[in-house]
Amino acid sequence: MKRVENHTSNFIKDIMIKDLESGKHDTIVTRFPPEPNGYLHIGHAKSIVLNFGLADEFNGKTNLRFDDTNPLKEDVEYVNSIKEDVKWLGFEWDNLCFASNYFDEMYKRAVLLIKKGLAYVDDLNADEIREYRGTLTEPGKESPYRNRSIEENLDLFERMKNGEFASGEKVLRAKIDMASPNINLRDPVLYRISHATHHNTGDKWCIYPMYAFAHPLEDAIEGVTHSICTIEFEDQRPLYNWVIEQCEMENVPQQIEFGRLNLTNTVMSKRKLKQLVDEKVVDGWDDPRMPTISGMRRRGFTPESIRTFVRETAVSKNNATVDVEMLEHFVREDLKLKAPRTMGVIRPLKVVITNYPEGQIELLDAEINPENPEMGTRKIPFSREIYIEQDDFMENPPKKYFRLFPGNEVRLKHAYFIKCEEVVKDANGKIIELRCTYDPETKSGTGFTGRKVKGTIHWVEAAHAVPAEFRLYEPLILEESDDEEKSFLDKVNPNSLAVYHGFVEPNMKECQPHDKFQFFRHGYFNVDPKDTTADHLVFNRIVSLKSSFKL
RNA sequence: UGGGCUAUAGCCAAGCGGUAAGGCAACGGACUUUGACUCCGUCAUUCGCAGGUUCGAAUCCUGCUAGCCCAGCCA
Repeated sequence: MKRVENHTSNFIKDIMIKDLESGKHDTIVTRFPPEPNGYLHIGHAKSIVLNFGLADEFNGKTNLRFDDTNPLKEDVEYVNSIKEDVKWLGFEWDNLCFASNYFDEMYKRAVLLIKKGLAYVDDLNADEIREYRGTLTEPGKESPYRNRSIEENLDLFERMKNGEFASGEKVLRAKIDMASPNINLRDPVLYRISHATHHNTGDKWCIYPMYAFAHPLEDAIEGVTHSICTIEFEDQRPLYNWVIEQCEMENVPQQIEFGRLNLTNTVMSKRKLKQLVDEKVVDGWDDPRMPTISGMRRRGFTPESIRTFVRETAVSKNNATVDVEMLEHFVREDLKLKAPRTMGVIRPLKVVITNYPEGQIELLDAEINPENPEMGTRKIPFSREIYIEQDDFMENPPKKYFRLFPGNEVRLKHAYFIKCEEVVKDANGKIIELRCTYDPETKSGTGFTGRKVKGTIHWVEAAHAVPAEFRLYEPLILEESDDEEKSFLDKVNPNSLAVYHGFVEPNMKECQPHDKFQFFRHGYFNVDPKDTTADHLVFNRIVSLKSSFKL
């Protein structure tokens, strides 16, 4: 089968093609540079697909590089989860890098800037620096320490490194232009003092480089040719280029910005996702309702479907908010031919087939996936008592209701036609059982054409049914309430999770975590990897089937 | 307000001076042992707005409007 991947063009690919043709580069090197301070989400997947995908297309290389320049916020827990997520998405990095591996080199470059008179040690505190920076409309003022001698700066910076000062006491700043309309150029901080233990370098350092200084150096050190990042870094590009040039880096990477990917009915910022976790609105970073890679994996999304989705949403400079229905479309498409089809009853209603011999059990043949006959067939038991879906019966149905109702006949998938003869209710009037008759002539596979029925419903044989838990998910966030930033927690959908206890076919007993199925007429489900045990099956609904049926 | 970016259908998006691709959604219809799938059809006389240049403008020019980002010793 032919894969039609990577056939689309985008402006970043065009730049790479041009750079290859002009001889500016003879190979493409990219990097995916997460900070290990949180879990990856679908927005990161776009960056991953872009960086790895583009480099692959040109037979280039991609590094996974942890931008670990702020020990206060970072942790190995995150580096491990990020590595797992990148691998799961189907990508292999050429080199595993850490910004912290370059701290020595970065220090040397900072010294070079000082020697060139382009950086200085500032004694102003954080509040003062902010005041001196000016505002969006007013230029900033120069720090009184801006014109220290090179010798003094060199001495002070070395003493900063040696731990002679307290956290926050001094910083190293670039000397650029306090009146620049681009605030990023108003003498940005290059190094701060932070007496913190780093997950990688331990206590070796007490000064840490800022993103604006570190990132361009990391790219240059690794020989990255195209440094792809999101659009909010566009203002940083002049500074990025300044650092590369003034630090006299041999390699000159080009920063290119693309628009972020957002989804409707969810939140994407690390801050908000963390809040959902901390306030126990969800089960954890891997809650199936979360847009995190780990959440989507647990829900049952496939790497293929995520990659296809990201590619199909394309690359532009617009910050896009894509309808989640598009994502759902691509999982359905991926699972359509791969997932076995089976029957599961989520909200059971017992049906007794009164003219079926008591004590008799027969095994019926059922295709595992009619659209993919190679998957073969299975045997399913049938007897006098079965369960059907509560929704598949109505005592007083409206017009165009094709399912069971008193006097109506429907087809039981893979089995027989049954006709509803009697409704049994409890003392409260609740329907607890249906009594039906079946017609032996209508057995599935016999080619019976005597009469037709409008509806086909699914079922599970009662005596051999395996109990199972079903978790149905709805969007985490209700978009409607447009009250500004009405503490997004107020927009959380109280019905984002619904749990039901029903039954599945006996052959499901051995299914394993992450096995995926299509439950007939319900949708695609994933065996929950966390809560499923040997005698308790839990199925997460990945996505429902589309339906044009409405009552 | 200073700077930067963006604007094509409900959503995403091609388009690069020659007369609006595609996908998702939606809506009709055919088929159907999943109200699914599949198939077939419909869905922008108009590209944020207003002027201008041109035989010809979504594409070029001018002005305006709206949205997003930047005033961390976060990334």
